[in-house]
Amino acid sequence: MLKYVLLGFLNYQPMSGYDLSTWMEASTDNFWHAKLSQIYTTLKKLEKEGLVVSHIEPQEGRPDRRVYTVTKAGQADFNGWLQTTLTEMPVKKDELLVKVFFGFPAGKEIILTQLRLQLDLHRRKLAQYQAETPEMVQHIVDKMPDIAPHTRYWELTRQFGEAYEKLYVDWLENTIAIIENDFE
Amino acid sequence: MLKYVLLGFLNYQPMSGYDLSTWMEASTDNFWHAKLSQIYTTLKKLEKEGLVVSHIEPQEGRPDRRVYTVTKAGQADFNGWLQTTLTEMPVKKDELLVKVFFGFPAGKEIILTQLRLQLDLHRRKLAQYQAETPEMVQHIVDKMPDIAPHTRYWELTRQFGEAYEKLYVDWLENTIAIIENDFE
DNA sequence: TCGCTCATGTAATGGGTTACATGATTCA
DNA sequence: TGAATCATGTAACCCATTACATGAGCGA
Repeated sequence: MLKYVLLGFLNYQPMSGYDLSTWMEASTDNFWHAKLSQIYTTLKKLEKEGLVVSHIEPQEGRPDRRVYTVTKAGQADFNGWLQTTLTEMPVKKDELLVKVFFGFPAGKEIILTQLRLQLDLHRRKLAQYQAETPEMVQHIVDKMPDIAPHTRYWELTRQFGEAYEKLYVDWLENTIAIIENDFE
Repeated sequence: MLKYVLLGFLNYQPMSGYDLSTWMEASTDNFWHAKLSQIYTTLKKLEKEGLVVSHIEPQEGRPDRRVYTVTKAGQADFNGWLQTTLTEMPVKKDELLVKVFFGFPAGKEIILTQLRLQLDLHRRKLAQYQAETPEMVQHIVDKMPDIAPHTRYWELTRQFGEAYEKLYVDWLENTIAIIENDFE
């Protein structure tokens, strides 16, 4: 699956593994994340499969860059994936919910501590979706006007992220109140 | 992490890998899922670490069961984990959002097809949280009254799931409307 | 001078899925 | 008769993280 994120970005323009990592951090990180090491190994695999090709771009005073370009086979593969309907729902894994689920024997204070810390984290994340993400998009469009038509689709995913964090904050606030007032 | 889900259930009462799988499917599946094969290998590992012990329970007309019991070391480990504050947020991975993000070159109809199918799936899931989950809890409590005090904590996680699916359905409905009306 | 950014990669390990293998009982 | 439930496990594989290794330039 990381495969398609990489091909998607390379459709915008040829770039290096490092570039792909910074793009991901700035945009898809909230719904698809990968470490640099995985990006490098995946690109190598994609090249072996003929979906991308690479060439070295020498630089002065900095390490050389290996720049990847999508091939026609890569574009066809990507388009095929986009059209394949997704019949499964996203798999959620949330350690906090596991702690809450098994929280009874531990007693309310231990669970409240966990919940309050997460509330702080999710409030920051919400602020990030509301302020930083739109700024970053503006910044990208200023530099690369060709990208502009894509941003309406990006915005839809940002809205999801914002709504999700709002929900998480609300649930945490409610849950904390319920445990504080109603649980022994 | 699956480790702690298994220890958490075994704290309720000794049971087999198969039992653990059915418990998970009925309760934690929405925020922590595991296949049977992984449950079996994890239990084996936990036994090697001394956190659980097992014995064979012969049965007539059915395969024998290997029943696991938590040790004191296992209980201590579990309690330690519950108290360790979680400083990270859950990692989301959502293929649908990747498709939306990169959806522009594909054109609106392809993305709309994806969104409509997911809307159907998430509506069913929402109904499940609202109807089936409370029923199952009632069923468990009827059979094992000792479990009752835990169910208030379970209910908090069910509320999260319900709110999450509501949000997902709302976002899908809005997003479909936006694309249908405003996108070319 | 210390840490950050730029830049690429490999190796070991861990977490998780898929496929394989077995076999009796029960219900439609 | 065929599928589902009960019941356990192993082996191969894939995806992902952590740790390791290298090294120049730049700003505080």
